Amino acid sequence: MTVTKKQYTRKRKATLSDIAEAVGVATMTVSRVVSGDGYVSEETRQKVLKAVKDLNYRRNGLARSLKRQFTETVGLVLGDISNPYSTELARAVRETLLDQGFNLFICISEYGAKEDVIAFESLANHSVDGIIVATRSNEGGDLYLRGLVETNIPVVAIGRDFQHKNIDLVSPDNLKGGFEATQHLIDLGHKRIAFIGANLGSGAHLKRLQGYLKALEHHGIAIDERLVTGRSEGDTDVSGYSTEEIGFEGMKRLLSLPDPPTAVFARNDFTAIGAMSAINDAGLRIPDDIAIVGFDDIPLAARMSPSLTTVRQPMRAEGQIAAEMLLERITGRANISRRERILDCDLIVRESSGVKRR
Amino acid sequence: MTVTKKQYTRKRKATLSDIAEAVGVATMTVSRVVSGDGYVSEETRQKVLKAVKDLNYRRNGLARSLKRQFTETVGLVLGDISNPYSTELARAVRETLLDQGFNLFICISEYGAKEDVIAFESLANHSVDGIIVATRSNEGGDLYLRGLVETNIPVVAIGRDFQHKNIDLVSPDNLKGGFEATQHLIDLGHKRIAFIGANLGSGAHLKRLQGYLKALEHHGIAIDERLVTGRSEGDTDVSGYSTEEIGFEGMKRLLSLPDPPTAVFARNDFTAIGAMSAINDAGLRIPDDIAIVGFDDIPLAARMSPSLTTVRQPMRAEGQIAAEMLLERITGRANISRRERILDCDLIVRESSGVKRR
DNA sequence: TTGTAGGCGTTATCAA
DNA sequence: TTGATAACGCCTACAA
Repeated sequence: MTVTKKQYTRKRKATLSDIAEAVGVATMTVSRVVSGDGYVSEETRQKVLKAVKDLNYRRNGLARSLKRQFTETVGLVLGDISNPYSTELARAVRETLLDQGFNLFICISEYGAKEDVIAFESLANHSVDGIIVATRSNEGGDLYLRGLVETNIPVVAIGRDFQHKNIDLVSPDNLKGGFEATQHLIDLGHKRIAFIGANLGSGAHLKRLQGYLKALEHHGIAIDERLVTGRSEGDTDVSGYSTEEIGFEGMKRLLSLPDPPTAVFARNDFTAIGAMSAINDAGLRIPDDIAIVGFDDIPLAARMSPSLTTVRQPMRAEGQIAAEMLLERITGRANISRRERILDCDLIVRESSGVKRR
Repeated sequence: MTVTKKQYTRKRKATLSDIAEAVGVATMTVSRVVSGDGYVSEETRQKVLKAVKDLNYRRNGLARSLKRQFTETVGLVLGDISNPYSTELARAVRETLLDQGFNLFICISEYGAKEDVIAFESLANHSVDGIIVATRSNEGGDLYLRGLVETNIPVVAIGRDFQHKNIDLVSPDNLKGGFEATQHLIDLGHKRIAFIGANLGSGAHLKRLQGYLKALEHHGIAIDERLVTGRSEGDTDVSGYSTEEIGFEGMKRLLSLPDPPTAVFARNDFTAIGAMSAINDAGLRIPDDIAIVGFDDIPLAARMSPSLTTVRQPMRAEGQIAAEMLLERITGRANISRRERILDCDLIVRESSGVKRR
């Protein structure tokens, strides 16, 4: 499994004292030149710089950080890296950090607790100054995270259902978004509206599903549990394009019902796109036979044909705000208490939901 | 711009000697327990473990790595993180590394040399054991990379047009892929075939464009430079969904020609999708009025309607092979000389290219 | 303007 | 089975 350790050694790299020796000064003098602060005569500075170049010296960040006690680096843990939602988030986070001179390391954690822990651990190992978590909540991960926070490393969660007095939360308003998506379909005259992406039992934490249920209830539509469908085998949250499959399979299941739905609200755009495929395959038309609404507004939603009605999530804002909150925690001295920012989503009405019925 | 440094200090974390003191043993003993190697009596081991838990001790990876001289971490520099191509690559790289006990840090470098250098630098600062580069070649980045390699840090490039005696290369066969895509359109009877995604002048390095040109030449079709179109303003390679815009704008430009093309080969699938949009907007049909072929075979290519004919790039294989090559360089003692792996691509014929004309 | 001393938190090495 | 010591490469603090 693991490779044999300490097997491999590289040619030794030049260090400060190598330079110092070469030039004939103290290591501190070299350090001053390299760091660019402190007084050094122009003459020695030039000599040092020459040696630095000649010996191809690079400062050892490990030693530097060990001494200085910070790295000016932030870690971002992403779950579903294949989802444009995640990547937009990452880009926004990075831009915000870069403006403040911080670097970003992204870790992928696709399949739950074990990988979350690996990611957190490797970031902590490298002493990042803070961590932004954008994976789904899970017991093992949460536990480890709590431990980490106790050591005073700043953490901000994005869309992760997780409570801790020192962890800020940034999240889209999934509940309201789910409500509005469903209400939109109800307004169009639909009565049999399905939800694809989670099961009634296991999806308790899924705010989008709750919004769906709330909207039905609010409009006096009975909940039909056959219309709420997740992944057939088990409930494990999986990521990547598999959500597209979930949409495809879920829709097939719905279509095989004695009385299939006339409308579908999908957990996210990929799920919606998968569902659209299944509808097409069945020879049905969207939105005429079945209306469909997604969630996220990934760039391709607008490009589908028919274009996809969806709930737009402010991905960039989420990333930016999370990064800002984290930076405040990192650079601020005070013990900030938990903050929560729930961001509004917008229903983007396009072709896939169709026009009013009747 | 930059935040005030050394401003922020955290509560001091427990160290090995804190534990040692608490338990009443030497730090080495604690180190042995924590690292899990070396002989420690079960009794002291338990006492130490208890103290570790009580004090919420976490090993300082910086100090550890400084001493051990390796981090078991690899860096991956990605350009266009919004492209499923990149994310599939990343997933494959990560899986391969994880199997060998290595962690992966991903850095984004979207806009060329300056960001490349920032990414390389921050990875080098953290002393990653090796770097995989999947951004487009550029002078500044290449230069920095060369310097890095001189310090004996292993580097593997993916699809990056870059020569160095100690940098391995993994790449899809863009030339052949471009050739076959174009030949496919020629075989279907097309004579006026456009290329979207680069200009004739600036795209010299673009193998896909070269493949296109070669195919035309091979079949005795004259090259019409108006049919080769990139981004209107300048040639800067940009990333993300902007390539979709390039496709959209490029197609519009082509459609406004006195004699527009009857077929289009797009630099990648996003570009193709953008072009399809423009064609739809113009009220033309695909493939009847204009046939189109993309490159990459991102998951959505199959889901478009019409589905997109494209050249499938073996993204996962590229990632896996690159990771394996890097691990060989990291764990191997010998000086491996440059290796190059060019992977075959497959033309996936779907609806967007249509059936034979005439 | 430059240098010296010491320590950041670990682990390799040798000794007990 | 455990401990003492030195060193990884750098920077802070102070001294010259």
